[in-house]
This record gives sequence, C-alpha cells and structure tokens, in this order.
Amino acid sequence: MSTASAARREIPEATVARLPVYLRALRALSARGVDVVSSEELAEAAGVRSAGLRKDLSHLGSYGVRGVGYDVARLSDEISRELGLHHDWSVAIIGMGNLGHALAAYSGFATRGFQVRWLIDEDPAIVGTEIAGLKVITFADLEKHEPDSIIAVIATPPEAAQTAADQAIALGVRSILNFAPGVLAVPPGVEVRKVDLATELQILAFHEQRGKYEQRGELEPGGKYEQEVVR
Amino acid sequence: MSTASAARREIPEATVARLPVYLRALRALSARGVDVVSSEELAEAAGVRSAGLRKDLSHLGSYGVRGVGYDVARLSDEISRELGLHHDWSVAIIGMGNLGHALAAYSGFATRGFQVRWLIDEDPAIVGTEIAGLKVITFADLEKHEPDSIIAVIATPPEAAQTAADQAIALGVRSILNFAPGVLAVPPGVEVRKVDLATELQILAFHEQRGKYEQRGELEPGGKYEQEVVR
DNA sequence: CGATGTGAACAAATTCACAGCA
DNA sequence: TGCTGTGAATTTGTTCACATCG
Repeated sequence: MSTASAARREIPEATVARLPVYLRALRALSARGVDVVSSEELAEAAGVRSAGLRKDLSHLGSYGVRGVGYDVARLSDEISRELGLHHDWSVAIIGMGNLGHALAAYSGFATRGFQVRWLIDEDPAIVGTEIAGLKVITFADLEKHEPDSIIAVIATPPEAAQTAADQAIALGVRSILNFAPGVLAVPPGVEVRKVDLATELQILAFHEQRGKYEQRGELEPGGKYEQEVVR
Repeated sequence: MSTASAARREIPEATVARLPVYLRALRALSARGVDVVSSEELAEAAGVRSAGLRKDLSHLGSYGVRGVGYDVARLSDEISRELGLHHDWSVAIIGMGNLGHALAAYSGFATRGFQVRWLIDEDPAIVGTEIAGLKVITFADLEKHEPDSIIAVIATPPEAAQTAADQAIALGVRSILNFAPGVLAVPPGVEVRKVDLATELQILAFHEQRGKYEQRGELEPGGKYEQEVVR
C-alpha cells in the first residue's frame, strides 16, 4: 500500500506475456523511422489480432489517439515502465556448461535492460576462469554483492537445479528463469519461469504427428503467404 | 477407425503442453522404482493440481484404476504414443553461433526421442567444421537428405531468422522451434513455437517490480517449504 | 471520418465436488 | 474404502461489433 507504483489496474497474465512482444515490434518500427502506428499495423508486426492488441493496451491506459493510432515512442515508454525496464536488472547465470556459456555470451540479454553480471559455478575447474569478460565465481562470492533484485538464470544439469535454486533464494533472489528440465520447488513469493527445450520439441512433434491442419502435403510452393503464426 | 491411435478425441492445447511434463515426472518415478502412482502424487511431482491432472489424462482415455492410481509404465507409454514419440525425430539446428553450438551439444535433446542430425550454417568459415561430432553443412547439402519429418531449430541472429525459416519450409519442414527474437511469417500448416529469452526475463521483471505476492521481504528463511511453482 | 477503447458474446481452461467403480 | 473420471460452476482469455472521440 505504501509504494507509489502500488496496486494499479490488474493486468491479465496473458497480456503481460505479450507486452514484451509489442515492445520489440515497437522498437523495430521506431528503428525504421515510423512514429505513429495503428493497432492494425502493430498487431501485424507482433503476430496478433488488432482487437486483442487494443484490449491488451487498454489495460495500461489510454495511450492511443482515435482516428490516428499510437505514438510509437510514447507507447514504447509506457510498456517499458509497466514491465519495470526503467532500472537495469542484474542477471546471474548459474551453471557454466554449454548452455550457461552460450547464455553468458548471448547479446539478446544485454540489449534489453538485462545485464549479465555474475557467472556462478561450483566446479573448481571452472571457478576463476573468464567467460565473455566475466570471472566465474561461487555462490559464496556472490553473497558479498547485493543479494536482492537479481534474476537468476539456472543452466545447471537437472540434478543440480534444485540446489542452485535453493542457494539463490537463500541469497534473496525472487525471480528465476530455469533452463533445467524438471519442477523446481520454491517458497511463495518466488517466481519461476521455465524454458524447456525437450518439452517444446515434444509439443511440435505432437502437432506434426497429428497433421494439425489436416493439410497434408502441398504447401503452396511459390508466392508470398499471409503472415500466419501459430501460437 | 483402422489405426488404433486414429483421430481420437480433440486434446486441448493446454493439456498437450503439460503432457511432456507428466512424461518426465513419470520417467523420474519409474527410475525410483515406483510403478503405481496416484493423481495426487503425480500432480505433486509435475507441479500441477491433482484435479487438473486427472482432467488432462481423461482426454487420453481411461488409464487409471479407481481406488488405486495409475500404472507408471502404462501411462508413460500412452503419453509417449500421444506425443508421437514412437519413432525418433530428426532435428536440424540452423545457425551455429553461441546458442547453436550449445544446442548441438545439449544432451537434453537426445535423451527424449530427438536426434540432432544436421547442423546448418551459411558462413563459409563455419561450414565444414565439426561440432559435437557433426559436420556443419549448408541448406543446399541438407536438401540431399530426407526433407520431410524434420524439426528445425532456428538459432540464427534475428536478421537471418526469416530467411532461415523460408529455406527450411521450402525443404518441407513443417515444425519450427525459433530461438531468434521476433515474429516469423510462415504459411498455414507450418507450426512455430518460439523461445524468447529476453521476453521471459521481462515477464519476470514485471512480476518482481510489482511484488506480485505483496509479500515483500521475509521469506521464511529456514525450514522446508511446500512446493509452490508459479506457472 | 477513421481508428481507438470497451461492453457484451463467446470460447477455453481451471477448479470444484461428487458419483461410480475397483 | 479410496481413488478415478467427469459434469457443473467458475474464472480467464479472446473475438465481435460499435459507440465514441480526436
């Protein structure tokens, strides 16, 4: 109740999940010199329907102009604020195997308000080495730095994921992006999102097996097709 | 009606997305020597509610025994069948940068019916080199092999993703897992799933900023907490 | 006029609660 | 008795269609 950015309108979870997509589309438009965009155009760029886009944006407030559209810069800013991208976020990557390595070097993080600041591993052979310009440290080392407001990215082998999560949480981490397969048990107040590669492939396999669209074969070889993004 | 696994009941998308999770939990139980499990226990292991689990499984048919539970081996098998994990799937990874590299070496793929068989890149400096025991080839080379029934994993830089998708689709690929940020335009009949790291972090940032659970501070330091997985 | 913003209709997913069966 | 399987109730999300306003 005390904080200024307090309980505003409740924003539906499904909407929150799409805001980053809109933000990216807006950035791309901005880069192309567009500064006003209609819901129709933005929806196209983001791969959603225009009515849905308008409803999503309506949860943030009224930032469009009727008969005109949305100001790209303004809308970007509002969405950024809503997502909490004003201050930069510190990211700690835990587990410096193949995936951790790649994530440490992945520029997609840095480009949008997320700075990878710590690389954690417990393997003595890896601790102390330098990856992508950062020294690999242990949890004990991390403790010395600000413990709060870090997002932890878990890229350990599956067996080590729960322990890694426990240690991160003990240091005050409340947001975890988990690349390790399996379910993490965390206390209330800690949010986990997971990225599970095998699961994604299995979902694709399911649809491919079922010929989801019944449209076996023939895919209109030449020609430009309408944008059609499946979920 | 001829094939046993014929066009059965429609399975809700949300259910499909959870089947791989159940499958993994079942495998873990099996490895621990458990061969019968209740919906309560399996739900716990999978991080869902038992009622939801039962409803999900009911879409596959009646494979449980009232008063007893589910046979672990049987249920694993049924879910595997449903997901199309009987025959192995071939995966082609496109774009051999950091991420492509890591994905090529990632054992999590191989362990579940997905065999990474081709690594694609167009950079002459990379083509021909060997990564994780596979030679990097071009799209032109790929064409010589079976074009159908491949799942393409796009790990290119964002600018190259659409072209990569177009080329893969031209070769007959109908399932794409896209790691590049941005929206892919694909014809009907092609399914795209995307994994967007920056988006995931932004969603976490949103919730952290809002102190989703209002439960600022105090996280019950010691003690074992109930399992509480947020989405 | 033309595009936004939104109530109302619809659809999908989740949760409840309990009948029914091993 | 104890669990599954499932209708019914509820919640959440999407689509429609149009009044509204710059």
